[in-house]
Amino acid sequence: MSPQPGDFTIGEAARASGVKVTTVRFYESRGLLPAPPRSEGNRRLYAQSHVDRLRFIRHARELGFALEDVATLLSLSDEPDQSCAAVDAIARAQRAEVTRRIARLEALGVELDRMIATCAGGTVGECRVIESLSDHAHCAADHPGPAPM
Amino acid sequence: MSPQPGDFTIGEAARASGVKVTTVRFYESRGLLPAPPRSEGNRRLYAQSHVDRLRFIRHARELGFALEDVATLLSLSDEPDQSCAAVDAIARAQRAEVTRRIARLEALGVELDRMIATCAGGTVGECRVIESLSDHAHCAADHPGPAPM
DNA sequence: GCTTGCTCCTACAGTGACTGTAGATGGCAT
DNA sequence: ATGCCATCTACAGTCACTGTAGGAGCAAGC
Repeated sequence: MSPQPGDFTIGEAARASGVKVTTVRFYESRGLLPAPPRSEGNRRLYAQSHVDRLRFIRHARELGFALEDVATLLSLSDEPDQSCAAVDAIARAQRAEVTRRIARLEALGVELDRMIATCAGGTVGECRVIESLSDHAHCAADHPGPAPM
Repeated sequence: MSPQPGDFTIGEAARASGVKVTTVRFYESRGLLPAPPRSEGNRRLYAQSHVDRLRFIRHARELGFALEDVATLLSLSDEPDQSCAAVDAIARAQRAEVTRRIARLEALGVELDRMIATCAGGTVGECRVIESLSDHAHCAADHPGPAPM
């Protein structure tokens, strides 16, 4: 297959979509982007549809969707006659996750502010920041720790 | 070294600190927790000071500090005569990071809400969620993507 | 034709902070 | 002695990439 007008090299597709070259290849390896035809010199030759798909992926990732969710959204968008209930459910789950993370971060912010406010600028020995990290009572570890994003 | 009253097995230290057994070993491998003496049967024998240190690490992690920051905070807390300016700086940087993440997540929340609100419940073909993921104009990719936590 | 310099290729290792697994011991209760 | 859980080591897997090594393609300048 020889290059046609309208084909993109991987670099061009990357620029046009805002996804890095290495990440484009990574998405192909993950099955999110179909393997495109190649030039005689073995270069990937992308069509506009690939660029559109990359843009879709990039935007979904910016919204914090996991690659697995992105894959589901892509396969749903490939079947336009299905009900969009599944799409809606994924979006709502993501919204709920964002809400949870904001609440968590705001609680952290409050605690950090308290720690910082009580620091009088002396030595580490009398530092409230260190102290409040040390002293904290053991409350059941129901936070499984930092979540992505 | 034979077990003494006040020594903890790794499982006990884990329960007492709220850190998982595997994670305790992981922290040792990362140099955050000193390697404890062993029993005749090669089991780790922790003292109260180890448990305190684990609690410190857990609390700092819950506040979103990276392990590298935790290591720094620990080494600072081991030298109580130093100025606590470095401690304060780490805490303030963490506070700033939390603020940035909240702002980012709130922007995502707004966009997700817009997407969800316009979904009329029809087919994927007419779904606004998919559409808004597809349509989005290419604005400079200045968000390097999801950050930890 | 030759060189320079960029883009592109594959394949694999590294990131952070763990989690999970396999297979071998330790040690206590029944 | 038998079962069973806790513990041991060592290593692979997670997520979403990023970085590196070692080549090859390709256009432009000389």
